[in-house]
Amino acid sequence: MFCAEMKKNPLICLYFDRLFTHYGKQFWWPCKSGQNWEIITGAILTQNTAWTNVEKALNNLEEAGMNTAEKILYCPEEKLQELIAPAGFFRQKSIYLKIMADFYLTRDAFYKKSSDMNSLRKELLSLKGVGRETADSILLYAYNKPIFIIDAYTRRFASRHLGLDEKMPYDDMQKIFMDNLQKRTEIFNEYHALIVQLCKESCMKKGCNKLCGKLFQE
DNA sequence: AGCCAGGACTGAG
DNA sequence: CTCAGTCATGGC
Repeated sequence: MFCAEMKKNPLICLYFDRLFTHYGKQFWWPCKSGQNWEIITGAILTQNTAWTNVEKALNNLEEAGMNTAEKILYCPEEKLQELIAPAGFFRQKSIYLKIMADFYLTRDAFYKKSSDMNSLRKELLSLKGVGRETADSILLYAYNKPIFIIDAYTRRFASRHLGLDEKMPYDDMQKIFMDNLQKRTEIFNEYHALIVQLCKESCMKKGCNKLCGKLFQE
């Protein structure tokens, strides 16, 4: 009971409201085709990579007609690497995309109907190239499952404005956010997108430690 | 020029 | 489990 009270962090809800009021709806995940496979592809390509570079790679795939899991699976390795090169780490990511394509072709139909978020998460995490953040991005934005994503931006936000340890284990920080919010896909979707938007502001960049102005005053 | 970007894997200790 | 090294491109 005592611990349950201590876990309450009213700032998490408060700051969501302020961010949403300030920035408005973000319409995530950015996806030109509206296809789930494009979202999944983007989730892998954006690993430690600027989104502008991911867009170049996604455009290359689209223009080459390599915009389905089948096409990726049978695309020559060398050609695939060439198409996704702008997103960086193209040798490993080409392998990860093929592994993901195989998963998608064999398991997507089942999980589209299943409500078992935990087993989907475990299966995603078993794939080479899929860590917790990528798995949760796919769960939330491709499968509309109610899960909160922890990324570098979220850690920075949590550290500067919520008083949390930036290096805290992934699952621990995820639990804190989820315990303090309504467990709704729309909330988790919007909150993550808003944090990313916030972190594009100059005062949230890596080298700058001064707090942003009015949004986070008590 | 150098730092950073919507991470994950591997091997060492 | 924690940590450094590795992977690669493009913008600022």
